[in-house]
Amino acid sequence: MPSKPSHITMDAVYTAPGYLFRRMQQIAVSIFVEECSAFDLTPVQYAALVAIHTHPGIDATRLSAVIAFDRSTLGNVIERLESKALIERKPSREDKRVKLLHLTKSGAAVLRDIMPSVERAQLRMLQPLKPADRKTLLALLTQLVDLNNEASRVPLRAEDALEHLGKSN
Amino acid sequence: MPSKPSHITMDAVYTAPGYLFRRMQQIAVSIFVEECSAFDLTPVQYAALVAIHTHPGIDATRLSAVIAFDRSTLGNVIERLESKALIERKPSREDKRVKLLHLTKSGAAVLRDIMPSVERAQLRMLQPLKPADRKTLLALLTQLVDLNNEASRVPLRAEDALEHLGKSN
DNA sequence: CCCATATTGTAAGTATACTGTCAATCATGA
DNA sequence: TCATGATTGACAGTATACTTACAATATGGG
Repeated sequence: MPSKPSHITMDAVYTAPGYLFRRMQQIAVSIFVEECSAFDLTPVQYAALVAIHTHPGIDATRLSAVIAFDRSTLGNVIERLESKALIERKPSREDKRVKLLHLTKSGAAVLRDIMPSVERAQLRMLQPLKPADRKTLLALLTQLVDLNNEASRVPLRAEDALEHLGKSN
Repeated sequence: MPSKPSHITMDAVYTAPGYLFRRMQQIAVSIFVEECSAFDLTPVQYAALVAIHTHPGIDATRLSAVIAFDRSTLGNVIERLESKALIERKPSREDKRVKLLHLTKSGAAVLRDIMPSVERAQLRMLQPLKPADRKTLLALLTQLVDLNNEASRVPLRAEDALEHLGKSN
């Protein structure tokens, strides 16, 4: 319970949940990029591809709610995916502000082919733990992320994804 | 066990450890920044301050090993801390390549004053879980980060911090 | 119908987080 | 000692991740 700098040790950092989350995120990205190096896709780009595949014709704002990425961040991600010809952006006829997102044939192919590598990466992240501990960690993390949803600047709004279906294209 | 895009659902993202780690990291940063807004310090800058306080006269390369931040990233962090007059950079007399890092009086004061806010932030991150679950999660995370240390691009090398003491200043 | 308000995409600015590369410097072995 | 290789800090380039601001467009109430 250090309260003066004179008493601070590195444990004040090493044992802090925030530090462990940051460290684990670094490690997870590193493993993902390594396993998926053949596809030149980052974790964020992969998640965006999955969401666009699952919700064809979604717009950028709704996409940001579905994967909980910041709208501004997502703009750049979409640009890169478009420049790699993995997705297409078409203006909506109903709302001139909106651009609808679709996978290209190439994008769908990449998504199909990358899956085994992604699975391998996800397994590797938890590999060092005993199987029972992996389940425990995942369960607690899922619970914590869900309960802390509103604490983040960009809360996950999975249900937002369905709205564009009602209004159709 | 989806292997074709046609079978992919958003759960392929939501239940992946990598996604949960990213999400939790987003949330943790958000909570930290909110609790510590009065001090205008990011989590990374806080960790650097603690490490420089704990290892006065450390150089940037060793600092990067002690907090597991990339050397290039750390260069910018150090610049910002210096421009806020929280740390000082002095050339070493023994090795003309090296610049030694020290807290300023102002830096030490900020570090002392921010501690309660940091503690609050760390508590808030785990708040939604039952106390027993918090302990379990922290224990598993600590274990996993440690066992995956070498998988990250910038492994933690806590012991590196001691080297500069032997060679003194 | 028109005005206030909200939404959408975009852009600029800051801060991590990594990849390279480079020059200056240091340390070592032949 | 001197040439080789390693280390240090700096820089450029890419990719998240956030902030605020803004113009174009939509929507709703009066």
